[in-house]
Amino acid sequence: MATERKPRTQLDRNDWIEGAIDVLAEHGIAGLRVEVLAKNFGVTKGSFYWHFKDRQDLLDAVLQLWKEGRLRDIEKQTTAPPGKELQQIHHVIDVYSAVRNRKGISIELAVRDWARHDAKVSAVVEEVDAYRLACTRKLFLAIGLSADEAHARSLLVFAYVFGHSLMAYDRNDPKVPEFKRWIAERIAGR
Amino acid sequence: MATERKPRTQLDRNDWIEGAIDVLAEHGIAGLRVEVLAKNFGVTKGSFYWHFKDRQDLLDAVLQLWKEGRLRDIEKQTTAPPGKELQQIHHVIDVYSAVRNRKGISIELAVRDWARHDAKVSAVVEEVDAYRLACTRKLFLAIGLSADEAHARSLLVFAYVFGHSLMAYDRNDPKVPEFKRWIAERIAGR
DNA sequence: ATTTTTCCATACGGTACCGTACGCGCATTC
DNA sequence: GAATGCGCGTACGGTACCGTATGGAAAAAT
Repeated sequence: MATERKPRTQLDRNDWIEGAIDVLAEHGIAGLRVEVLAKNFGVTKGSFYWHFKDRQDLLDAVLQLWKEGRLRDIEKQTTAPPGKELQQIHHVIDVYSAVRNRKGISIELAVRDWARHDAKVSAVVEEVDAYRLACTRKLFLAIGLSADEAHARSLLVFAYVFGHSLMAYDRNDPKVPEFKRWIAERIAGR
Repeated sequence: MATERKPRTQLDRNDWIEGAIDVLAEHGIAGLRVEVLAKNFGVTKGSFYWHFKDRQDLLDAVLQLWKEGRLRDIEKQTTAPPGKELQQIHHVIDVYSAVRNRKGISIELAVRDWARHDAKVSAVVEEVDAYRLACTRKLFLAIGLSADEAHARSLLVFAYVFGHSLMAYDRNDPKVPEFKRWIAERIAGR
């Protein structure tokens, strides 16, 4: 239902992993069960255990794919032509806290919750965060800030965007865009 | 092990709820199972089902207790004598993002993750957040900011503190306190 | 000193999973 | 066109839960 797919004649390992990420986004790591996932695909777990050694094998693959995707994405989101760095920072803030990015945010939160109960996942999240911070620092440095200030601002950028997706407030308030602009200016401005 | 308690002769409803919150903080809502909880207390679930109708009954009670505690806490953390409001804002930022508050942060994150899969929980979190924002807004208004700016800054305060607890960065960096001070100043200053 | 109530243990049936063993159709290869 | 391996179905045993039924000991009430 939730993750309908074209009735492919065959399923490969990658199909399973991508389907798993969908389930992860919707139901969290605890809801990611092989029998449930198989039912989503319209097959039995007999198929699953042909492609994967066990559930952990799938989880490892999911984590690996997530990590690679995040590293590639942050690389893309933080490359800016000289002179456009400040603009790019605003773009990063906007993208990561955007409402239209619902699924991406769900995955992000699900992985972070997963990390709280699994050291291996926690290490990967730490690695991804470190890279995100490093990339963002470069942008702040490029617009002429000191190393310390670039460091602090990068922390604030991601603490804000992740925290924002955690907050439950009135998203229908017509002034929300205005608030977001004010905050972004406060984080990146001057 | 994790939640050892004095071998009380009797357990009442409240003991179960508080024990449940401990388990919730450590293992999340998915790990909050009645048989596990009973084992933590050194009793069987026969006891549990005397005090509670079913698992949902416990979850409802946990949510209720959490809500009341949070409302009381934010009330306490945002009352300041006239002239001390700015100082109080810094105190709020400090308290909610503090390392020493590990358990409180764990509960906060666990409840928020819980809310992502349960509308009833989501509504309560929304209510608590609204109250937190309202209380913090008062502080910003008291130091002479406009209504809109007080609104935006309150959002930034909580987005930051919750996002901060979600970030995985080098917490051993000796400069972290300096960064946190810089960020707090950026959020509340001027 | 009974009776009643309180609190918990034991035992059970049911469900939703995990992982394995094995079988079977189908496409590819020879 | 027989043999081989791939992709999946079926069936099973095992575990960890949930919730119920029932009994029993100890405390409280009478």
